[in-house]
Amino acid sequence: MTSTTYAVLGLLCVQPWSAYELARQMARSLHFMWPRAESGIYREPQKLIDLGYAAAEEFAAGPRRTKLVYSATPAGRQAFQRWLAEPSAPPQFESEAMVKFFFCDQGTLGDARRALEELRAHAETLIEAFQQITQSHQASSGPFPGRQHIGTLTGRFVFDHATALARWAEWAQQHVDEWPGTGPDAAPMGAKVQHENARLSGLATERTRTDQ
Amino acid sequence: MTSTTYAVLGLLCVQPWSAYELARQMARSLHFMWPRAESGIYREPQKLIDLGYAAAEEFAAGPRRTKLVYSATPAGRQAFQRWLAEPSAPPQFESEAMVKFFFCDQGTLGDARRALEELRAHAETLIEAFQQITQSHQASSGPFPGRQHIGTLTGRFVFDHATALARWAEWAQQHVDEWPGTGPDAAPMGAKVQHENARLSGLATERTRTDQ
DNA sequence: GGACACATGTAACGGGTTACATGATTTC
DNA sequence: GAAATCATGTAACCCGTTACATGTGTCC
Repeated sequence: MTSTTYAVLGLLCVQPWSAYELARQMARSLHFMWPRAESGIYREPQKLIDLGYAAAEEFAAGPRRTKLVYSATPAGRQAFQRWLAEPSAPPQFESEAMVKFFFCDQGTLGDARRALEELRAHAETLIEAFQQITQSHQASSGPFPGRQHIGTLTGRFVFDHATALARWAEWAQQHVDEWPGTGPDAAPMGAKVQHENARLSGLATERTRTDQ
Repeated sequence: MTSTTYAVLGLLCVQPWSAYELARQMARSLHFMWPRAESGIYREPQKLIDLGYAAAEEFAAGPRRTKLVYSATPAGRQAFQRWLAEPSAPPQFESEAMVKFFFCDQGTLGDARRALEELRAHAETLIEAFQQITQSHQASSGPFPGRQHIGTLTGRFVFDHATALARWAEWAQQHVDEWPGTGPDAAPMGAKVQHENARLSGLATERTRTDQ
């Protein structure tokens, strides 16, 4: 049982879904906190059935094709509730563009700007996804009215996270615009931000006062 | 060549390192934007050598053990610069605790609170890591004075990201504290936040004005 | 001189991705 | 009726992880 399997089981605890619907739903909602390729989702329900955590019902999907609709069994619901009480792994963030910016002194100012611009654009895409979903829920009150209180909070998380990303990228761009280059020549320009960081890191202000 | 391999190559473009030092440095700095297990780093330099992007020099590390110190070749630097100019994959965020909160209507109020509390604690840990590094750089001006301007900006990103996380968790906790339970009973409590979200998503204010 | 943390890897397993394949439905 | 899109998967590969193994300084 991986966390991905539990995520699918969680969806099945809400209502029955076909594999395709599960994949879509993962992409639509959980993708922002648990990004996985859609095609990989198709294998999860089978694992759940093997464990007795899900059951499948067969439906016709055209003359030559069947579709399996999965639902959680009582044992599955129990297992999922146990999982909810377990401790979680720390959150992780990964961004290729940030890595490129981290090494931008190996490249040109254009490379640095491009990395930040790309990051900003990606954040903007996230914000648009949030807007899209929020507006559709606004219109129809959403597919799961009984889960509205959760969706609004997690939705806000997506917005906050994306906004923080976009804001940082813009802020960083402003600083890069004042660099003479990407290399050590620009290092002195870091002093001001370093001072701000020291303030944010708390102790520093105390330090300088005590040191004097 | 994966992005991880390029990240290691990036470090080698800054200066030569042994595999252990590479692993430590990845954990210390890049982990916040490209989290990878330390043990996996040991295999990357070999790949770089096979490609002609790195060279190794052997040193003695005790009577019965040798240590290889890797450095980037000119070809490696060229390849890295080409990579810097390539487009990047979108950023990804993943958090088991958020998934648990997303499905919290399947569990108890305690489960929901615990998930948020855990997320907040993880964010706090991130902030402490930022403080640790900032303060050590404040004391010694850092291991790479010529890269200070970059480190301060990426450091700030870690802080911003972690702060957004912690703030959201606290905010969500306040809302959960007012829920009568995790299930549909609490759904009406989502109305206020939904309205706020609609405002954040832009169009909604126009909409209501037009509708009236 | 035993315990413990630091340093340096390797082997194996498995989760996840990319790529592919094929049927059904809609659109023009 | 051709093309494009939606729906439903499967197979294979590979990156990354967990677990292990061993050597080396250090602390008491």
